[in-house]
Amino acid sequence: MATAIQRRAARSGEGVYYAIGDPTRRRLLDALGRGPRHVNDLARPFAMSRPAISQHLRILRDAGLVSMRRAGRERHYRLRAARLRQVYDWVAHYEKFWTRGLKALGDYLDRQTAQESVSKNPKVNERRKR
Amino acid sequence: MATAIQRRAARSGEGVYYAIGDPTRRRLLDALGRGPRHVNDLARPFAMSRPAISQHLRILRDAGLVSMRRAGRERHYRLRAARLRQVYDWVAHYEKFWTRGLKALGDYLDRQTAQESVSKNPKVNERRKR
DNA sequence: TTGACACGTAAGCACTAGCTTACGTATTAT
DNA sequence: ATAATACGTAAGCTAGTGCTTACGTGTCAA
Repeated sequence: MATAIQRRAARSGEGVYYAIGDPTRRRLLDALGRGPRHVNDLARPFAMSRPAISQHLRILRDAGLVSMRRAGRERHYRLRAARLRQVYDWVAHYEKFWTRGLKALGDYLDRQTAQESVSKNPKVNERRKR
Repeated sequence: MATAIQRRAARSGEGVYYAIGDPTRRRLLDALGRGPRHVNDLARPFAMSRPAISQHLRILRDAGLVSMRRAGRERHYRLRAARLRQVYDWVAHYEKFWTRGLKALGDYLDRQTAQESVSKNPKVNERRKR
């Protein structure tokens, strides 16, 4: 019933985290961080069709991360970084974990036991290997 | 060919952004921010099966955001916030856009023209509505 | 006015995400 | 020993993602 685009738009709210989850969209934001750009400008560095970029831009718009202004037949996109603030605020409250040395000791203490379990489960990987 | 889990693991690298893209996983990290927890503890507040939580934890482990230590029949998860630093660094360099007032003026100047285009395209929505 | 340009959207595709249930394994309790 | 606990993984499902090509609309250029 709903189109793909509507469903994507419906994710707004959660939208910012979703939007920055994609590397292409992060690169778009980075590009816009250096000033407003129009679509062809934005699309040029990507090994991807222009419509694909349009779709990414749509998602960024829905997330409120960029705004668009029509200028003749071009559309100028501009960064709206304010929405990134919620992400900043969220990660910032973890900052203490890498700046404060307090925690670091505890971290170190079980690093040797925990080490082998960070992202590897040899038994399983072995079995899956074939 | 590859299992779902291997495919997920393969996203590592990109992994941190992907991992924090899911609200459940962010809540898990928030919970772990208040100290190590074992799985049932972590799963309790969620309206979701425990295996689902295990899968989320697996993704967090693959992203290097948490570590796990076996303690008898329980598994203790601990936050590894260091990996969040790359996210922090990325968003932090947008901080100037909402703290510096310089840009704010320019933003304001085309806010009235841009406003209508932030996340709504009435013409299209109209058409899709039926 | 006709054509080229700069887009955005639609449709359709292969793949991925996130969930569930079913099940297996290691550890503790009885 | 047997049963219960605390997990992790597998399989399978639905819905969402991200891409492509095809096409439509509005604007500028000749």
